[in-house]
Amino acid sequence: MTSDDPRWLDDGEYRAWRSLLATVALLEAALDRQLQRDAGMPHAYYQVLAMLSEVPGRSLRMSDLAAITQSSQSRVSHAVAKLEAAGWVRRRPARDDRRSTIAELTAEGFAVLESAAPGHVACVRENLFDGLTRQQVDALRGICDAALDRMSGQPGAGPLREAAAAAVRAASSGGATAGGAERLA
Amino acid sequence: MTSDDPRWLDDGEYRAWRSLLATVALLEAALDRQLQRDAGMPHAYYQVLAMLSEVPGRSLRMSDLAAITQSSQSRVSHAVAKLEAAGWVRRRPARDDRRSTIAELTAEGFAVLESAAPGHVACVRENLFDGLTRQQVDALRGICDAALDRMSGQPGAGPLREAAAAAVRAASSGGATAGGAERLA
DNA sequence: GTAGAGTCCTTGAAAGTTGAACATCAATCC
DNA sequence: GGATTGATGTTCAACTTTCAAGGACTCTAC
Repeated sequence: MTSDDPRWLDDGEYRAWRSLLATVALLEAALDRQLQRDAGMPHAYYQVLAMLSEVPGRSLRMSDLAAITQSSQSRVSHAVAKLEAAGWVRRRPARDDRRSTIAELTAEGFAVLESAAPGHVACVRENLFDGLTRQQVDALRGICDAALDRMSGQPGAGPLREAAAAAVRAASSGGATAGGAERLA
Repeated sequence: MTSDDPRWLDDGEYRAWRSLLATVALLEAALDRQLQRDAGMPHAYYQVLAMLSEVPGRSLRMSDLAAITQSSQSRVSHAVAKLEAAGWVRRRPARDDRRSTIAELTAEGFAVLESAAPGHVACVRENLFDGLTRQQVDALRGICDAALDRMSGQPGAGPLREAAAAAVRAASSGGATAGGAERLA
């Protein structure tokens, strides 16, 4: 239970961990509040729209969408069902593999995303990046990439990073410049 | 929509943001999976138990518990109700203010926490800290603290950092060394 | 004292997530 | 071919979280 037991977190790690937990909790709360208020959707749904918007053809297989958003198939299925009901996404069977379903961003969905993006980005800036130096931004990326490398090797670690990358690659190889390579992060 | 618009994220920020989102998603998934499997509770509930365990008297007012865990009162209320049903937490009215409720960790709750902690800490280590250098751990803390400073000034930003600190201070001023100053993070 | 405003917590319903079935289709292997 | 295994999505039930409402109490200022 003391901090020199290698199994436990030492003081620096413990403080970093607590700060990280607090930061993530407040940040996600702020994002959800802003998006729910201004766009009527939670952050998770916004991410689905954003990911679709960045990909050629503005469409992805459901499972690739799950991989790219680091979420479960079940979650994406529910999310897309809701987004489809709102008219922001359309679902259609895949041509080559009849098990697959393609989710496609509608024009209306893209418009909603475009109108929501500035407020969202402002929220991210205000709550995170505006308080960081350039060095800290770079360090943050390095830290997260290191963690991602670590977690990608895990067994039941869920959707992997490579899977997401592969998904984008696969999608990109199809439509070349079908448009929509924007970044409404 | 281009990256030199000051309202948008530049390339470095965008990559850091995406890495952060992915990291947090995978990390929380891993923590929830581990704790659900080994202790039968989600990470949010574990945090409630852990916070209680670190405080003198192993008890806190509900609102302080909410502040310290960066969550809403409603959330904590539901969580404690569940934990109470499991026999891990007990609720009793506060002496000085009859609006308040004190949540107290039971012996059984502490035992569950003790048995769950090693696995949890191992999970945190494996998925995060073991992949980071000492400099990165320190940088992470600096980054999160900077973000927390920024978010604490926000209007509807929910429970603040100071509030949490004050909660611990308040709790500490009471029971001095009532025991339980462990760190089962 | 007491009216009004603010604090503290709980509750119930709605929204979102999860994990376990399940159904469908593809790929592999005799 | 036909059986087996694996991949892909959806759905159900259980669970967690959020939101809005409300009950109980305290504090302040007349």
